[in-house]
Amino acid sequence: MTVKKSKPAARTLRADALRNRERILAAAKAGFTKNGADASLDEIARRAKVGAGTLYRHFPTREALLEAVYQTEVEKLAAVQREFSKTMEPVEALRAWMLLFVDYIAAKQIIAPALYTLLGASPKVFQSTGGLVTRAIEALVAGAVASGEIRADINAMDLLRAVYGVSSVASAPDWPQRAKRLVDILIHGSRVR
Amino acid sequence: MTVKKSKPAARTLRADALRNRERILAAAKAGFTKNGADASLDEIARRAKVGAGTLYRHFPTREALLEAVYQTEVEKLAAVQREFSKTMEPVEALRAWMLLFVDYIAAKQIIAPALYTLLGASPKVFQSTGGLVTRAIEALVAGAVASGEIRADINAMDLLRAVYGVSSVASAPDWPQRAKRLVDILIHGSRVR
DNA sequence: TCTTATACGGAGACACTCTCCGTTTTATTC
DNA sequence: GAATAAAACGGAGAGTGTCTCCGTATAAGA
Repeated sequence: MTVKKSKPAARTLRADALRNRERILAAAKAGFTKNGADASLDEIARRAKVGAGTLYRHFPTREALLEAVYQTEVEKLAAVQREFSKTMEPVEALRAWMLLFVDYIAAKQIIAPALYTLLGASPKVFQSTGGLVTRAIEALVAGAVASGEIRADINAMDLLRAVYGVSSVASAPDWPQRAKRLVDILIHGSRVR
Repeated sequence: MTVKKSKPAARTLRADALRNRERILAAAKAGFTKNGADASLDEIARRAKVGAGTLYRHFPTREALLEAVYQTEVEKLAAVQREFSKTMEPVEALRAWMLLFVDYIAAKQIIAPALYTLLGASPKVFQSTGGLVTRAIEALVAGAVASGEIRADINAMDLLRAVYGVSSVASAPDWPQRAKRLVDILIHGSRVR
């Protein structure tokens, strides 16, 4: 038997591999932005001047790629949650963060399908990037519940899914306003009677 | 120049065409139920013992087929709305119908992607079947607003989109309860302060 | 029965996903 | 600055799906 290093976990990529990874991410961002979350992966590989095999080796599934592309955006959302939780009243923090969530979707319409995946079923996806969003909204709701201002029986993710539902399917140009109004409705409806 | 009959509008289908249409619809319902809204159309044609061309002639797009398959379901929802509006208090009618909406999605999970389309952007789809759902929820909201019990600035479709957001993405087995709780939150949040 | 408008079917062009494996490039060792 | 092994690349190709085109079949009407 050969001796193995324990925990090879995050191996360092070779220089060319790293280069390609970046190029793929750039091409993917452009591709998703232009053609939505179901843009052709081969096309993205082509634009990145990389073989299809290379793309799939780096990102085995479409979700993995989508996730990598929007990881930074999602990380920002998570960071802001920590900020808000420290500096604001619980309910206001929740409201403010949800409004920000709308803005993020507005700014990057493409993030919507990605978040759809994150909010959705797949447990694997949930673990990594998705976990950040989950933890953010859950921390906010937990805080607001603890303060006694909102009902204890509300499911944090459901609030987000509701907002997402309005934002992503949205057709009319005034959807951000409508989404924000919905946030108000949700917050108000969530208050202890 | 040849003389044309004016308004050939809804031509009567030939007997075999009608037969095939029914078979396609049956196969499509089975297919969508089993494999979701992105089931293979060629596969459906095969199951219906019909050429691909025939399927596409009857239903030029996937949406058209989806719409035709769930038209009856949607019609039921519309009928119930009229019923509720006559026999119940405005706000209760709205609440009851939304709860029923959740049940419909629960019963026919496949309807979810279809409704997603109906609630979504495409104006064409909006006109036909989609219009029924739209009109139903809008009538209910209008009634409740007129009675002075809920805010005038809420968008009817948004309520539905919110519920849909929770219902469709739902992973956990308790999603119907959660969806219904959300209906309560939405109704309560929509009340005049 | 004959005619013709209507409808059918499935081969085939094109697109997309994903894998496999021979070739190339990088890092390391001497 | 070779030589060597490990790592990574690329793209052909198999599998699957979408949608169209047009020669063939069939229903409806005279």
